[in-house]
Amino acid sequence: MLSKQYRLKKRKSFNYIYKKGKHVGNETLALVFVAAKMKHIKIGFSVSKKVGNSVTRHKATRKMRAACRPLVPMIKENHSIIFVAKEGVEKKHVTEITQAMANTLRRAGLMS
RNA sequence: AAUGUUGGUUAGGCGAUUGCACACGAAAGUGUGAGGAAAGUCCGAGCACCAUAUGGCAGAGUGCAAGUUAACGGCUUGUUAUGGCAACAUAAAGGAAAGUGGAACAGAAAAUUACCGCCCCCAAGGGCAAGGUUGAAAAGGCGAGGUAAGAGCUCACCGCGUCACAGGUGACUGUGGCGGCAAUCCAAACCCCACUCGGUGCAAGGUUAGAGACCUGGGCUUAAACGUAGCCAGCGUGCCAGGUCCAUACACCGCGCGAGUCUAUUGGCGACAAUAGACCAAGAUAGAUAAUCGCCCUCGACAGAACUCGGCUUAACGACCAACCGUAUCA
RNA sequence: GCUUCCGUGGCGCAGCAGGUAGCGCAACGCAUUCGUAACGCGUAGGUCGGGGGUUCGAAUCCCCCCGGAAGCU
Repeated sequence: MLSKQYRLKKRKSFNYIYKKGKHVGNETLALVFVAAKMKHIKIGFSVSKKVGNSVTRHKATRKMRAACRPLVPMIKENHSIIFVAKEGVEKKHVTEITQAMANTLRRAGLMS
């Protein structure tokens, strides 16, 4: 779990990022990001109903959170990021998800 | 022994490291952390506010009896009916001589019936409903007597209705007498009868902060309009409605001590109740309970709290326990 | 969190105080035309979302599920 300062919370911000942000994706997940005024990075997770029922969705969210944790200090600041899950995420191992995240972040140019 | 019936329990376990939420703590840290269905939202309550929720109509629900409960449409024990060899299971199970309506096709006729038919008779006219056909359903059934032919017209048995007696808190049951069949089915058709129901939901509601400015239209206090119920009455407020701009809360409380959990005893066939002792056991708000690794086994289904309880319903891999039934074999 | 509505041929819809399930377009065949379209004639296609109940009989009435849509805050 991320500590509170890194979390993306408000519904408005989610909508703003979806509207204004840039998209990068691969088979596992999609990344949406936008530059922000905040000092810290803000990270949010989005898992739609396509992925499964509430148990599988919840599991997918947890795995993504766990996968995200080691990457946090490497990401450039002043950005808001959303990771969007695709189907089958909950079956994959956490290290795979971490690699996928690193891959998208690198392509987005957010790795410092 | 296998099968069956009923009821219940459980819901992978242990350890290490790294994390998350909450509580306590100065800190280090310590403790706790999803379910039997948390689900569907189908019922019933608590709690909160709305007008002290008042009267009538309309509307909705329930419908065998007694009990149980905070309450219920739930549950328990019975009654009756149906199914099963049985253990047992299932049932919205009041009223059709209050009224309205419906019963396709077929059939003479689907409700005060008469086509064929039977009988008396020259005929006219009259008597009859046994037999025939249709249909889901056709005016008690069956046998005997009786008759012109017939008919509960009479009788026995069965069914039905009703009265009395007995048993039972009661639904109802049993026995006996009497009636002589009173006019089919449908009320999960309208309806009648009995009983119950005010509305809205924690995004309720409260705290602090805020509660501002402008424009347009209507009304002028016996009014309009609004006030959370479909209509009327009654009650309350005393300006109302629409639009634009600005600010804001996604803050805090409500929110975890409760019809609470566990154990024991007592009462009751049971649902359940009473008493005593012990315990405090999730409370998030983009929303916690996870990740990685090791070992073991029967190799793990359905599935994730969002104000809280009592039920019902639905989903589902298995494992285990208890009681009972009939059958077969053995003793 | 709560409320309401809808599922009927391939598509869009009727039929719902119970009695043999229809319409338009599309499809197929015939006819017409030099050929195509339109017009005309004909044909096929439905366990009425699923399961149970009431009834002699259910698309229709009642109950429980499944899927979809809309609304309130």
